[in-house]
Amino acid sequence: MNKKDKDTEQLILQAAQKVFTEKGLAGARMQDIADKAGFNKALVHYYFTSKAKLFELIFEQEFKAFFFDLVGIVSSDLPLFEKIERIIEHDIDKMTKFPGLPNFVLNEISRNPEVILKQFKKIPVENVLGGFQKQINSEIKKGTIRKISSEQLLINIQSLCIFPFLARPMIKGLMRMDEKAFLAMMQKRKSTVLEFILGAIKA
Amino acid sequence: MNKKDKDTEQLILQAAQKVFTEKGLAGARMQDIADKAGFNKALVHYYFTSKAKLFELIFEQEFKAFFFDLVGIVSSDLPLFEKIERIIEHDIDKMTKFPGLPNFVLNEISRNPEVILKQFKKIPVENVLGGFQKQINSEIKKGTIRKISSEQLLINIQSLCIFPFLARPMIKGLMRMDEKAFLAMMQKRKSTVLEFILGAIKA
DNA sequence: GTCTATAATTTGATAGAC
DNA sequence: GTCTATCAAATTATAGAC
Repeated sequence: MNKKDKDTEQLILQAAQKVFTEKGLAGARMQDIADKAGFNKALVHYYFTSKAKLFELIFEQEFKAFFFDLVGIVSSDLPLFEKIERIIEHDIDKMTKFPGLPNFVLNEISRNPEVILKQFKKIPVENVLGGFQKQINSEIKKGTIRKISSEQLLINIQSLCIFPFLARPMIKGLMRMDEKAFLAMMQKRKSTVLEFILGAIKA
Repeated sequence: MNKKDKDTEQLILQAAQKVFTEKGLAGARMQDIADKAGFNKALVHYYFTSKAKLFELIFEQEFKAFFFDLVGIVSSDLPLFEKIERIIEHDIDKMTKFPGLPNFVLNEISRNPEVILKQFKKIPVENVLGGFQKQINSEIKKGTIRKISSEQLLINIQSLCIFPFLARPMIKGLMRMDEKAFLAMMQKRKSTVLEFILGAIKA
């Protein structure tokens, strides 16, 4: 594979990423992907055979982007409060950088469960959750925080960080914000959410 | 319009509600709607003219279902903590009853903003938020809760209640839950979330 | 490797019989 | 009001030239 190939393949992948995350599997058009990449439909098929195959590649990539760093942070040996802060920062920064990411991943999982379940098996959930639970239990024992499960705490952190991005057009519409104001609010929310969570869990 | 008409129309609307909320606008098929209603495509067009028109009806209905009761609760004169409890109950009960609701509404708004913005104008946001903010300010003044804006508090409540339903297949996949376990967790989450929020805002 | 042209399929929509 | 049959448009996919 020479340099030209690599460029073309990458250009198509980038275009596909954009179109799929904006429109979803059902709404995406191979023509749009070809146009955005600067080539034609035939070439997209030449490189990736079918829409379904191309979608799978993109989905896997986005799914990893959604989880990879997060698992690293949760599994790290940072102190609990600092870890929570890092998760919040990670989430909000990632969603700011890839606006369509959470909607795409969650929505496509909901609507195409069959294509996707195999992705879950790549994540060592038991280890990650188990380790995090140990850390939490130790803090509970020390009396620094109230009783809570690692699952519920993680769900709460993710909820508070990710939901506003999923509801972005609604929040903007209801609260009369433009894009700039929304992003400013989300930056400020890093500390708002951290305080909120620490207030909720501290004993 | 006689009884037969009414039945047919209703059956088609019910089928459309199911198909659109499961598949979204782009993924929905008129054929599926006709099949599920027990009639044929031609009849669906006879009653509702086009896919776009039928979608608009369903979307408006779902959008109202999403907001109508919520606005009532937020605008009520319940004491703050009780109001928060009622919002949580309302959200979780509604999402339990209509599983596809939040994903459908938020996702279609993200992907078809042009069709939908007019819905927002039906909600008297300023009044609702303004009244709620007054109630919050009065509690802050009394020293019962910490400083927080009505917007952020509402976003937090909605995040904690709705996000788990949006991430349902992911949560079930990662945490090895079946549907029954998931719903049991969400019921239990009513009190978990209430405690979490009260812990976070109480002074 | 990239293009044009076209086949094959899917799907929204309509005509016309009953 | 409901159906069958069919059209027209959109869209995925392939054949074949360069």
